[in-house]
This record gives sequence, C-alpha cells and structure tokens, in this order.
Amino acid sequence: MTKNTTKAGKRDKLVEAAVALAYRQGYRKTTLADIAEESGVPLGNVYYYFKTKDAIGDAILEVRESQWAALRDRLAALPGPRERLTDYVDMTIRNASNVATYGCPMGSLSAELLKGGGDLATRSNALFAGPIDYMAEQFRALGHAAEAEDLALHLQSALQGASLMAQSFRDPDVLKREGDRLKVWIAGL
Amino acid sequence: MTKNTTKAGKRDKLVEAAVALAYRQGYRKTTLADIAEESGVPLGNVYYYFKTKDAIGDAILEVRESQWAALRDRLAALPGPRERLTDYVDMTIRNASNVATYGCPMGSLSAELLKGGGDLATRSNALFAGPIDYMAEQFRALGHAAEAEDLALHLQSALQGASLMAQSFRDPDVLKREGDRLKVWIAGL
DNA sequence: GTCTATACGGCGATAGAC
DNA sequence: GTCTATCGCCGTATAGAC
Repeated sequence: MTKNTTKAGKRDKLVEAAVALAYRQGYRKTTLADIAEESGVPLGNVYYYFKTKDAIGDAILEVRESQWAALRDRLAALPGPRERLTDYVDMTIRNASNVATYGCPMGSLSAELLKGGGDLATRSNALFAGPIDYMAEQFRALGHAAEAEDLALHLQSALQGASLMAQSFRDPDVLKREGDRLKVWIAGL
Repeated sequence: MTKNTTKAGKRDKLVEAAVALAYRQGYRKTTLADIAEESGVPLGNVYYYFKTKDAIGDAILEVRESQWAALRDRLAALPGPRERLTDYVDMTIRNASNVATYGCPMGSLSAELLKGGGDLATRSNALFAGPIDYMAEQFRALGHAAEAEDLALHLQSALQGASLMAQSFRDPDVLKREGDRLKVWIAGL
C-alpha cells in the first residue's frame, strides 16, 4: 500500500505536468524532458512509469475523461435537465479566459490528436462521446426524445466552435456571447 | 519573365505539397523531407525558396487566404446576401467527406498554429477574419446591421464546431445535419 | 539555380550503476 | 525503484561543388 501510494505519487505528478503542458503548448510539442522538468522527476525515471510517450498521451486522455466524470456527477446534483444543460454551458463560460488563451481543454486536444493519427486519434473521440450522450439524456428528459442526439450534438458543436473562435481572436467575450445565445436556446426548448 | 516563371513553378510545387501534407497530417508533423519528396524537389533545394520551415507555414496561410478570396469572388456573383450565406454553408457541406477525415482546412490549421505559438499563431486569425467580415456584410444587407458581426461570428463558429464534431466521429453526416440547421436559420432571418 | 553531402541539435528511448 | 549517461535517429539547416 505504501509502495503503491509512492508510485502513484510520482506517476500523478508526471501526468499532471503532462496534462498542463499539453494544454498550454500542445501534446506533440511537449517533450519528455519538459514533462520531467515540470514535475521534478529525472528524465530517465519517466520510463519506469510510461514505456512510451504515447502511453503518456493515453494518461492525458484518461485525466480529461475523469474530469468529465467529475463534472457529470456535479451536474447530476442539479434539480432538473434544463439546469444541467445550462450549467454545462456556464462551466465553459466560466473558463472563457483559459479557453481564449489555450483553447478548449477537450477540443484542442481532440483536434491535435485527430491530426496526429495512430491510436490516440482513434481514442480521442471518447472525449466528446461522454458529454454528448449525457446531454442527449437531458434533452430526452425535456421531452425531445426523437431529436435528443441531434440537440446534444448541436450543443457540443456550438461550444467547440465558439471556443475555437474565442481562441483565434484571443477574446473570451466571443465565447460568452455564444454561450449566452445557447442558454437562450435551451431556455426556449 | 522566363526566370520568374520557372522559379514560381518549383515554388508553387513546394507550396502545393506543403498545403496538402499539412492538411492531411498536420503542419508540425510534416517535415521538409516530406515536402521535398511529395513535390519532387531535392531537399537541399527547398532552402533556395524558403529560408525556414516557418516561411513555408506562411506560404500555406497565404494559399488558404487566397482560396477564400476566390470563394468570395464566386459568392459575389450570386444574386443576394441570403444566397451568399446559404452557399457558404453549402460549400462546407459539399466538402464534408474531406472534413470528416482531415478536419476543416481553415479550422484545423488555425487550431494547430494557435497552439504552436510564435508568429504563425498570431497570423492565423486572418483565416477567420476574412470570411467573418464578409458574412457580416451580408447580414447587414439583410437588415441586421446592429447584430451583423455577432451573426457572422455565430455562423463561422457553428461551421467550425460542426467540422470538429464530424472529424471526431469521422462522420460527414454530422456536418450535413448542422449545415442544414444553419440554412434553416439563415432562411428565417 | 540546382543538388549532394553533411553538420548540428534535439528527442525518444535504453543501459546499467546504485 | 531511482537516476546518470548516452545511444541512435530524425529534423532543420548549411556548405559547397556543379
């Protein structure tokens, strides 16, 4: 148990550094030396925890997925589906400043991995699949069973587009405006 | 003149290859050797036309901008603003198959360069500025002067989000559905 | 202007002492 | 489990003959 805790401690530091650096400068640009330095772990020791760089990419995806799981649990505590949908939008708006600088944590990672090809590209669609499935559930609860999947896709799509525009123009307000539009849309459904 | 034509011939081949490769596999992943091979130009000779790799990135941006200029001229030939807006959406839909595989030619490039940092990141927002300005003009002509910029941003944003979703799920139909939604929206304005 | 050969640095990955 | 040293490759860029 002590051994596992220690091991998880260093591994976690590495993953945390990898997530942060990949978000700020991109996965491909981030070197193992960067990750080692940021996490205070000697370069050679990284390979005890991860056999390849792609294994770190996998761990990054896991973190992003677990972050969604945590958010989903928080949304579940809200009174109804409309509140959950609205809060999902609000969460993105609250993060607008980061998004305008580095892009959407899910979207920018997904876009990069998709271009990279390989196993990580294939796995990356799980990032959107989770939220979309959950949002479709909420639309169903709102009585839009037939078009629930479409509505959920539209919501995620709109947030991604707005995030890219906000990043491109380096203007958080762009994301806020599109977010407000989405909240009006949700309120009217 | 002959000299210029010859020079432009090889330069054009290099740029064409660079645009295609950067679209298919990403700018960063594309090496000068890749570009040299694809265009049939020896590696060492590339540096006669481009001092650095970033200079090629610049040329790629120029190509994308000139492609927008060509599209804008074609849209100008249409009878009215509503037709221009609708056709812009249709153009993306027509390219759905490529978008689902490689992403939006503008969006995926923009996203990658934005993460890369440096001069190319700064320059990349020109990709969206052109279309958005033009679309805002069309919305103004439709009598939405006050919110024209907002509407144009929304249109571009929606297309970008839909493109990313289509790429992520490798499904052109996703883009078609969101495109249809946008066309209905335009028709109702 | 063109092309071959190569320098130079950086990155992923490994060896092996401790 | 940890860490230093280093290998081997690849990518950008340059030298210099033609």
